[in-house]
Amino acid sequence: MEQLLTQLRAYSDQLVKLPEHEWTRFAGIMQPASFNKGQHLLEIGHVCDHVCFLGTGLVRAYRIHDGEDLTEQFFFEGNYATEYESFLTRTPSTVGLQAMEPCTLVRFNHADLQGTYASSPMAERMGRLIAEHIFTGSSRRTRSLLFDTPEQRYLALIKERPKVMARVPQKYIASYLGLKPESLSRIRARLTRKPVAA
Amino acid sequence: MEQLLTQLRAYSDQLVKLPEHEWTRFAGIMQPASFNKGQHLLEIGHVCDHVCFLGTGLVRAYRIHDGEDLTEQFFFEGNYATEYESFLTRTPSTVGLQAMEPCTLVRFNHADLQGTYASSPMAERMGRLIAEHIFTGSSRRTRSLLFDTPEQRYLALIKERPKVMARVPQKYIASYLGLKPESLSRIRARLTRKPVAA
DNA sequence: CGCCAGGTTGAAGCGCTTCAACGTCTGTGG
DNA sequence: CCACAGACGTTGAAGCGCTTCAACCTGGCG
Repeated sequence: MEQLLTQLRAYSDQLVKLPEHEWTRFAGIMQPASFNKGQHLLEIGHVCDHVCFLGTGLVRAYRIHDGEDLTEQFFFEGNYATEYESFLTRTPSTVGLQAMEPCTLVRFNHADLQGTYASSPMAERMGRLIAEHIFTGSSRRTRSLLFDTPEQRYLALIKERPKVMARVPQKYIASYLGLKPESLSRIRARLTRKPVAA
Repeated sequence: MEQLLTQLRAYSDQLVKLPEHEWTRFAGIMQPASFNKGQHLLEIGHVCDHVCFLGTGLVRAYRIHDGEDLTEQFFFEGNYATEYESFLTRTPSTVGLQAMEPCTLVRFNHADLQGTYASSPMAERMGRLIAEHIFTGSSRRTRSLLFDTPEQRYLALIKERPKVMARVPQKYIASYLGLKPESLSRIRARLTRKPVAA
């Protein structure tokens, strides 16, 4: 828990240096939690009522589409993991959050967070910066899906998010890249035969 | 300009009811501007220094990819139009913003806006809500690109953004949907032959 | 009238998908 | 300790849809 607070403090300080009393208030609404591998942080159909900051572990966001389990995103330790859309709009999530490794984390529930926003201008700013940050991430993702080939996306993933390749089974990565597992396998085979051509 | 202020007020009030003095300050940093059809609000390679609220007109965001002009987004009157990523990160934009119709708008430049955030907690909140809002939009877009077929995306566009079909030449819509113009044409032909099957 | 951009249509090609079979590794139970 | 089931990844063959390249049509505009 000490460790976890330190991580979160480091993350937050990058965005906004909260005055000590605001940090204390912010820390006051944290709820520690932990999940075993395979457990759900959020079930599909529930309204996402928490934002989670991961101290350790790995979480995937997935949906069921035409009966298929498709992975939409991966969240690693040292980052926030949440279904932000459901959290913001207060509507049932079409996405589930599942621990792929044992996770330790702290959660902030929606009501507490809104209260903090209301009473702390710096927290409000932090919220804005986080929203802006995840927007730029989402925006890059959209761009990559529109303009890059699956092979380019795979190569970019290796370069930019090596942890994913290292810690996630391939079948989950495939749908994250917008592919079937067989296709990802073939792309990998193609690349090892002809390493860095082009 | 009266009209434009009213529109912006309506838009803003949906998010946050600014106290009168904060609204006045906010209004004070607005810079009216207008662009002819074809003119650029933002050139590729420049840092986006403004957020624009469109009173009238239509703007597209595009990029040049392998020598091809690809459209990434459309912005209509009554909404903000900007290259938010460049605006936020203060890095040169890989995207250009071009008026597709004559546009009247008000702009907020980056420094002024940061100043407003610093001095007005409600403005800060408005910034957060806007960032959250465009994130959920981007998130839905990503989802659609990952999980829907081009035909499904086209049908969704007709239903959810009919203005796009009504006012934008098809070739721009094609790249917005992640297609070549010929493919969009064929999808349309397919659908008119077999109207709403499935 | 004739040019040109935008849209449509045709034919061939390529890449991802589908369905299926096979290999490998791991964990479980005999 | 070995045997086997099951999950995961790989590989093969056939299919389909988008792309590519090209020709053609139409409507707008000088």
